[in-house]
Amino acid sequence: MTETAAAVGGPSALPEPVPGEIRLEAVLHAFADPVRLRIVTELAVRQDKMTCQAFGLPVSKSTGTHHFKVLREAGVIRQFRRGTARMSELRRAELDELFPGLLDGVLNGALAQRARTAQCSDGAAGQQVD
Amino acid sequence: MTETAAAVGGPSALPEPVPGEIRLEAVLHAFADPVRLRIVTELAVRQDKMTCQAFGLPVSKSTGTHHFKVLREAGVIRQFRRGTARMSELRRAELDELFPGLLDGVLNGALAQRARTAQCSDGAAGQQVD
DNA sequence: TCGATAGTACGAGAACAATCGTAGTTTGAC
DNA sequence: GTCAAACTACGATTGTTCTCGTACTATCGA
Repeated sequence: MTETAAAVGGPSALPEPVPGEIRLEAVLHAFADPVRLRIVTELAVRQDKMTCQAFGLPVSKSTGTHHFKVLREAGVIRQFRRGTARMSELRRAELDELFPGLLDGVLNGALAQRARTAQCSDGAAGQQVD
Repeated sequence: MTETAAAVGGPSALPEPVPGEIRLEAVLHAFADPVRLRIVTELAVRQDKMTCQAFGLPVSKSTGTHHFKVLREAGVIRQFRRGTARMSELRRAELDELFPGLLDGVLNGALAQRARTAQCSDGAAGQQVD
């Protein structure tokens, strides 16, 4: 509430909450959408920054922008510009510090659910589930 | 998808999803509301069933009913009648089995946030924060 | 400078969610 | 049977969120 954290993380970084401003409810809400959960799990398994379009999301560009913004404003990801692209990365360290075990719990849960779904409706090709 | 789980858990139990129907997104969405998060943390710390009004929620009765229903339909709690009261309990075992570490992560996160908030705006009495 | 690429801003529509009040149901006690 | 207690169901309202398309901006390469 005291600082709105405009320019954290460097010159080309987008506005994001400082750790003290990150609210659990907002983080959980950010996780609760299928598109955003997919973004988060993807970022976690790759353990690296990614451009927005590298996710191949099943929504329009502007809807994608919206979801990245929700994640960023909740404090889940950090975004900054690199050339013409917008890079996103998980704020893993901050989240782990604020809410120990939360991110791992969600990620494990997502992977477990994915595994169950794949196993259930299996049969053939490598589907992308969820 | 195959069974809708109408009468699971006994004769006076209310409809709830069977474990296979519980979706991570729905669970996270259920956690993402302050009122519901409070219900869940309360159930977890008491480690026992509770009546609806024992929570002392800051909303009307009908709104309370709504939130309990969201939690129940997401698979987070189980409800059954006892006399004129409605008892609620956490489906901890099922959740832990489906999403290992998720519930603990959320609960620890909630307690951590509560502790930070209390510490921040401290001063005197035992406030209930959040 | 021009064009392509990658993304944002804005406005709008539809769907969903939180809240309430009122009325109804169910149960236990008398 | 009657009454109170504890909830639920329903409808209305208000606000939020998801989605899109179109138009715009910023960066890079030729």
